Amino acid sequence: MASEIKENSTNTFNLRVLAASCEVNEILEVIAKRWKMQILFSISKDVNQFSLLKKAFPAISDQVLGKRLGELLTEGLIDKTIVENTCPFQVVYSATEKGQALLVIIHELHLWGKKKWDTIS
Amino acid sequence: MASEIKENSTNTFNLRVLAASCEVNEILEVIAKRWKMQILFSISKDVNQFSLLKKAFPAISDQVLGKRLGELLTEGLIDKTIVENTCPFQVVYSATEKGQALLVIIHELHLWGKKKWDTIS
DNA sequence: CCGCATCCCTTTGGATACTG
DNA sequence: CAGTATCCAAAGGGATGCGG
Repeated sequence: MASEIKENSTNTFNLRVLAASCEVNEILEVIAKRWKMQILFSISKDVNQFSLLKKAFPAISDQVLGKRLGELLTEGLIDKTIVENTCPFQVVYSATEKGQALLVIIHELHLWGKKKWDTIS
Repeated sequence: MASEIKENSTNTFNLRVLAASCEVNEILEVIAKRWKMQILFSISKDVNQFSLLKKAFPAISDQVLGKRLGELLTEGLIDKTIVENTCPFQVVYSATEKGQALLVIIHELHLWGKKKWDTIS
């Protein structure tokens, strides 16, 4: 098992070592993916459809947006709802309780950044 | 200016757009570098020398450790002190107030992870 | 309208070797 | 002991184009 990981990549191996020694890094790797928290935040503010998100972030590409939405879904940070009786069909996302709890901490991070980076230094 | 950025890399351009639109991402890019928060945390727990950190994280390479220490220094999250009267000379790091404030939030992140990932799912 | 597959480029981290 | 320089491999994101 260990040798199998090693064969794949030392990088991957280090990730496992790290994950085992400290769960924080797992969380950081989850939330730090680019655009991810912006997307989560936007969804919580009712920018909750693929096309709306595309308009909100013109610089993000489709497949990254799709990938992030998929990650957020599998991590249980957002829910996906398909609106019936629409053609072409419509998809609406919403932040879960878990996702909203995360946003609270993200907001604290933002405050930390504002406080420590702008005023003091 | 914008065209100059564009020429360099669309990726870089997007980073600028993102940075302008939301400071949170800047912070995430700062704290999410691999090993970084572990290093900061370890330093706050008096694992505060290059060699000690190497022992604490056998899987990390020298130059990444050095790079992270440099980043933490320039960001004002840690301080560097050279111990006099030692040969070979010795370097001791310590977490700044700013760094410790960050660790508080990182700890909340950890708690969020434990609470939301383990018990519910 | 909502995405995914493919290809390519940029970024990042690791290995080895070297300096003060 | 405390790093730095160079080179290289892996991962992540973007552009284009296609499918449901």
